[in-house]
Amino acid sequence: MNISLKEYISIFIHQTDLKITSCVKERLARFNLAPEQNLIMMLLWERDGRTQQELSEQLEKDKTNITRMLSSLEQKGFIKRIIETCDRRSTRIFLTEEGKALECHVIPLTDEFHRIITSGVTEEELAIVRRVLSKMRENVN
Amino acid sequence: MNISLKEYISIFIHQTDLKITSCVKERLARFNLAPEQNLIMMLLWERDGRTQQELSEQLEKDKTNITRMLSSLEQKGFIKRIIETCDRRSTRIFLTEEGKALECHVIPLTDEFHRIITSGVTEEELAIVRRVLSKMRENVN
DNA sequence: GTTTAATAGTTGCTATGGCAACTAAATATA
DNA sequence: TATATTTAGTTGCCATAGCAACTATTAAAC
Repeated sequence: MNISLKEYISIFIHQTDLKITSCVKERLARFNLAPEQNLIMMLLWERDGRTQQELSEQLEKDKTNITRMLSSLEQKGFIKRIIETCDRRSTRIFLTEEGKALECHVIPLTDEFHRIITSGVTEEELAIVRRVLSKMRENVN
Repeated sequence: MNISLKEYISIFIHQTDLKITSCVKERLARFNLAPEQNLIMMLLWERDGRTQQELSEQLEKDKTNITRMLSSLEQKGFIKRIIETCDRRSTRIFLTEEGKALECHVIPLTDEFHRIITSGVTEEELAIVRRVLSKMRENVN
């Protein structure tokens, strides 16, 4: 083989992502929140009443994923779907009391997690990583 | 919100991974190969007759995923499962002629893809990215 | 030698991710 | 106004990803 699997940076990035996600999942488990569900919650804690369309754009995810994650969050009792009266195609997503109550527990945890994974990494290195990953995203477009 | 979603490096890495994977998927589609299935094929092109256990370790994936990906590759006619005679618990994976024939088409494509995503990125920057991502993987363990 | 452990692989479940096709509703166009 | 198009959301399908629980087989312990 000309290039070993480990040398493909794409594979390296993918495996890193899996390891990080796995750790986040573990830490969020006690709140009954999955990692990507948590991203929706973070947007809603900032401001709820967003439409699914907005969530889809802000998280750069397919709207089908948003639908399914919201169904799960709704079933868990963290959010409510309210159909928009002036445009009955859209639904606005609101936090329940239970959903609101999670914020003060989860945010410190995600902030702490960010500190943990970046520990031993300088600001300069982090900036380079961001710049290189951005460049790669441009390259594949 | 104290930290914006985009500032979490974990989210940035995840979204980059998704974009890269999506592009790889698109390019491999004409060979009827999914991205992760292709990783198995790459190992088998290097040397076939590996057990599922070996594939699982080399790709750092859960053995259940290997089982399912191999079932798909078998159904497509790219690989064969042969039960090991001296240890009937293991199966050894061999390429079919059709599976072997893919190599000379796919390898140039993956190498080209590697060049594309790393274009405009210096060797030094790439080394830093690898080092930082390695550090992050250590940090979450 | 029989019981117990470990090992290899499979299946079920949940969570993600995206494409295609669909419904319902609103808007644009004729 | 009636038709066509666009938009918001849902469902179906397939591909990943990993945990738990299971079967079959082998190895270890007694």
